Amino acid sequence: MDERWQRPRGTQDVLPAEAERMERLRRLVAQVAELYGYGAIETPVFEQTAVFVDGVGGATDIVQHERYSFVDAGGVALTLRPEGTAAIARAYVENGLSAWPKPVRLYYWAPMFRRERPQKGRYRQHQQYGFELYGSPEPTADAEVLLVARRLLQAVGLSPHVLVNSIGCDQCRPRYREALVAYLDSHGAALCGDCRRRLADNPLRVLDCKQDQAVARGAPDIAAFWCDACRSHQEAVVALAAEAGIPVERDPALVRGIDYYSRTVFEVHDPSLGAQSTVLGGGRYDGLTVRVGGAPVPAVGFAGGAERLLMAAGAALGAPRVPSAYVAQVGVGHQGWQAAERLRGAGIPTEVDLMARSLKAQMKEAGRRASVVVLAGGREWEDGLVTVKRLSDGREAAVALANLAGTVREWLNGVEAEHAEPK
RNA sequence: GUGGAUGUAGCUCAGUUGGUUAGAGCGCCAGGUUGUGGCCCUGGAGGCCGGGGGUUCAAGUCCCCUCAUUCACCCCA
Repeated sequence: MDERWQRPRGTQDVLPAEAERMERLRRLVAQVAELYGYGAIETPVFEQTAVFVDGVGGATDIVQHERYSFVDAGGVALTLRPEGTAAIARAYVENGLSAWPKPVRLYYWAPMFRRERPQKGRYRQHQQYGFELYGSPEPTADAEVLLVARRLLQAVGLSPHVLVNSIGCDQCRPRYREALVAYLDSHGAALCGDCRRRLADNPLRVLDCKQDQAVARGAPDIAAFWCDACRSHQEAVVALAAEAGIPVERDPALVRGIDYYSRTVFEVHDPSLGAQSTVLGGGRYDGLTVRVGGAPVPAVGFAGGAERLLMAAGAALGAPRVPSAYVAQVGVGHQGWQAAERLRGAGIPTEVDLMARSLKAQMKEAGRRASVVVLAGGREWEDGLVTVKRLSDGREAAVALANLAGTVREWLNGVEAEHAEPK
């Protein structure tokens, strides 16, 4: 195959069966959003580059190595959205949502772009859904988004196990950072190359390095450095979640690679996803609106990857076949083509032969994609009749054209009932 | 960005120590007579063997490069 016509690396063509599952997930996200009072928000696929550099953080991998950036013909620096939260914070500020009655609940479903090395569950373009809760500093807000996440995961058959941590606030995090760097410096020789680099720009990340487990285990725990406010916040979030029946576990090594987080961070993993096991992740980001030019507003939220959730969901969200009709043309003519449109007019999903195939071939086709076949044309048509046949049991009857839709609907309902019967 | 594995028909895969016209199953199309699917039988279409270069009398088989997929690192959804 000529490589010019291959899709770009890390992108996907989603064919009807999978697109149907994706659409079901999308509707499910919308239902959950509605249940908790979250309103849909849409923002542009690209933003001015500064929104992400300042919002997400200039030292993060997302902006340093993974950006799809370009300068347009007018000389404006633009970037394809790599994640949702920063762009929504920009929209929150720009549209004056800070004047809305608090809290403001928003959700989105949108494609994201990151130039990473693709592997299972990691794509250069992928769909993310996300929930953002603005205006409340209370632990109940953190806990509410956990409830939303749990509801969503349970709906696709997963039982979430939530890892949480608090990375502190502007008051207490610097003290911890200092202590951590001091500790790591003293073990500098034992650190891997990646971690030496991290030491400078994001020392907290050394904690979840896979190679330096020993060093990381001996590191000071941030819990010992939390200020009173951060401590009681974290404890309240964990208690509220546990009270709601959500299995939560504190992971002292959990730190997320985006700069805007404060206090609460959390992740949900699923072992079926392999190395890219994060099915959803989020936390609190009280300082984000300031980063994108607004007044401070407390906020919490999370985002998840649709492709990953679909993978983890396995057979759930599979598309049961909608019972439909197929009209076969008997002999020459367009009677079948006309009868089909009559059925569709009555709201019955109907296909008809467009290949001028033999009746036998049409029947075979019908067997593949429909539950009821209508034979139109020939001698019966002269008498105003068509034959209706149900494929599951071979039941067959000649009916007047005027009664066609009614009969087909009735027989299709019979099919549905059969499928619904537990065996 | 780093390392390993893998690219043969639409799909899943065979292809001997390099050797003539590259195979199977499934799927697809047609037929097994006249207006009836599934099962069965027969036939058919469909492959620059991912792409490029090299070694050789001869390359799907060996070597190099490249593209893609995949697993892991990294990072994250």
